[in-house]
Amino acid sequence: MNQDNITLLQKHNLSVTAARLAILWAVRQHPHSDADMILKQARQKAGSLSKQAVYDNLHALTQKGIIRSIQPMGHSARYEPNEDDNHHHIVCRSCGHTADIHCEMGKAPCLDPSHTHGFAIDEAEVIFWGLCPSCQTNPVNQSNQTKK
Amino acid sequence: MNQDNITLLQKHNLSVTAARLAILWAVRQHPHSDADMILKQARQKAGSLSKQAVYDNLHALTQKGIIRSIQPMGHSARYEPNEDDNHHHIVCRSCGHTADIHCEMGKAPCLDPSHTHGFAIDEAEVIFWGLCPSCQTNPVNQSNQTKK
DNA sequence: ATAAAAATCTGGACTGAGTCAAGATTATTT
DNA sequence: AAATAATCTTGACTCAGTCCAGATTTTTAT
Repeated sequence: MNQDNITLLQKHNLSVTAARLAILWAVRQHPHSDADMILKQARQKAGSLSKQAVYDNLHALTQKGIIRSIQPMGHSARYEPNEDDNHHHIVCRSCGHTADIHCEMGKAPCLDPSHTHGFAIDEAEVIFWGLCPSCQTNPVNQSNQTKK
Repeated sequence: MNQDNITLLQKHNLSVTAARLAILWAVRQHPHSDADMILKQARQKAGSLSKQAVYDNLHALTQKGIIRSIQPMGHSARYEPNEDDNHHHIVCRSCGHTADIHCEMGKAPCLDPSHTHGFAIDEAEVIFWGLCPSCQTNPVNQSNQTKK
């Protein structure tokens, strides 16, 4: 329901706009879609919507932890609701199709995932994110992310 | 030495060219550099070198497994020698600086990495790569990679 | 060693994802 | 209801990477 999204946005100190509701709806509708697909979907819900608004909101929602983004090598960024359930992703080398991989929590973290969706897996790519020593004390050189 | 690289290329059925030797050298010199930095480095070694040759060769070398590439969200692709030692990467959210994380093999795969280079880690991103069910039987829809 | 065939390289135009910026519109606060 | 703050629109722009066609270099066959 829409009321859920409204209170969700308010809880995070984000003003409630048609654009935001439509984008949230679109991300839930088709998880793993890219900005362009979200634009198209959300436009139908919202009537009109600019490319920029989509990017602005995807960033805002990501920053608040409401949605999550991944960017598989060679593809544009994909977005999904942030369920905080420690799942990972599997991406098809051939067509780029993306699915979720769930871990069995508590167990050794999943390089032998519990359900592969029929994919033939050949590589597990792991990237850790954080702050390097110099940026911990002096996070000046912001080149991305937390831009505003 | 150069002879090593020459035989390495021959072993993989790649013709030995000045461009390739210079690019290999550059990747070894500064692992985790992007195409543009490799272009600049390799140009110094090779005299002249086109952007396209860099991309062509980075792809060829990657395909043969001689080098490896990663593409952290929001950054251009980075290249490194493929040492086949099952290491992963850590990327600074603030400045993009990238370092290697080595696993202790045989142990539960490393979401608690052995040496963090002083990074403050806040997320482990895992992407599995492979072929989806439909592309296993019919890998027609090549949108990337093995383009030629 | 040499010619023919195959692979690679060059340069320049182009694509597509994403960003910038300034003015207009919409939400929120008072 | 007015003032302020946040968001949205439009359009130009950047940057990584690709496409293409002709020129050059490397390899293979003689």
